[in-house]
Amino acid sequence: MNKDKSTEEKIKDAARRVFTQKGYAATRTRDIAEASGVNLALLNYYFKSKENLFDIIMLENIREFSHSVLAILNNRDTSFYQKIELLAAHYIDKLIQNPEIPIFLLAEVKDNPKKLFAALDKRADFKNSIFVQQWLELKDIKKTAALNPFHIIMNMVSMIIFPFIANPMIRNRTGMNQEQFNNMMLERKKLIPVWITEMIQQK
Amino acid sequence: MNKDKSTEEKIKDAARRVFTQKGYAATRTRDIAEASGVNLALLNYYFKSKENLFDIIMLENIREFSHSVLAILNNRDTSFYQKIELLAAHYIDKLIQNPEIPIFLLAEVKDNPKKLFAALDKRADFKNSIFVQQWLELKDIKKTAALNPFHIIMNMVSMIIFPFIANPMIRNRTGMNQEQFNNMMLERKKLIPVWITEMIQQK
DNA sequence: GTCTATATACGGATAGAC
DNA sequence: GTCTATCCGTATATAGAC
Repeated sequence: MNKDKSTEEKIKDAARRVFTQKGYAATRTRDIAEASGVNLALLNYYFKSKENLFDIIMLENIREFSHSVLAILNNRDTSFYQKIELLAAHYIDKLIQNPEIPIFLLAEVKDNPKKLFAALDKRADFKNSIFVQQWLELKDIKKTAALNPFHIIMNMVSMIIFPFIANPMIRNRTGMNQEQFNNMMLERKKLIPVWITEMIQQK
Repeated sequence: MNKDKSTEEKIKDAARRVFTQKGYAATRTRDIAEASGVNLALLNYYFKSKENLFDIIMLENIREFSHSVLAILNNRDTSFYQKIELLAAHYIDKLIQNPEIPIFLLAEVKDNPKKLFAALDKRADFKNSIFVQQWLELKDIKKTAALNPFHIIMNMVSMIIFPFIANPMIRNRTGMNQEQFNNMMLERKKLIPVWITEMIQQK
């Protein structure tokens, strides 16, 4: 399986894992070489430098992330409320598989936002998404400051992603094990859309 | 002002700033020496090693954090709903002052949760807090799964902290500047308690 | 306690053989 | 394309003078 991958792919796969786990600064090119089973010199042969390899990985991460949000936010075939359910379900499932992505991504983006976002799809601007369009067409929304759709998106994203970022601290404080944590997140797959819906509906 | 601080304090202050901003691995002891205006050799004289200095800083960070939550959660003189308002207001104000703390703390904790939490106050267990006690005494709570107070705390903490962690990404995607971001968070000081209250109240 | 100078190790990168 | 050997800058840590 891994055997017939090109050397270049093997390096990228290992780099993705190691960078994600340890962050850029703490990762040694030697770690990546070992993890990929490839000779150290080949990293520079294929990718020129550690930084360049990192940039490639990060760009893919960000593109993939952005792309999958857009696919949901800009789907004309789903309703506003369906989108909320889809976002919660999709991301929680994804994050249970790859729990280290958010903290890695956000920590590294902090150091160099410009470089990393430079190549990002302009359409990723959520203000022009179908989701926001549908929001504006909704009849049952509140007439309070909470009406700002930005807050609602912010709340949803926060409630989905933050627990994964705080996972080690949560587990330490509550004594949960990883399985219990995941079950808690699966519970939230159903709860978050309910909470969000309550926030926006007129009463 | 800074002049009459002891050399040891000057180093710690600078270390706190530099570590918080760059993370452990990316921080060079030279950076701390420069930032504190202290000779490089003195770092090892006072703190033995970079790692030891880091551990001291982190422990203080975690203790301080834990202590300030507890002070609110375990106050007998405030009601349940007041605590929610106090938590939101207190943390948002604090995070506007020190926006880099959460991502730094969570990123580093991830690498070594055991060491860092070892010395933490056992009472920090929120399950035994007055806050949860007051929750259980509430009459107007929902009879749904959302009743689990853990989810409610999780939501509140998420909605407060996550925006700061995602700040660079949010600003990049929305075009907000830092002042607009802070105003948005000040808005949330009032909104979050409202949202949380709605989540838990029987309808 | 504070400094200069330096030992020592590590990590990224490359030269050059195969 | 892949390997071994190595260069070289950099970073932590310490020795030793003041």
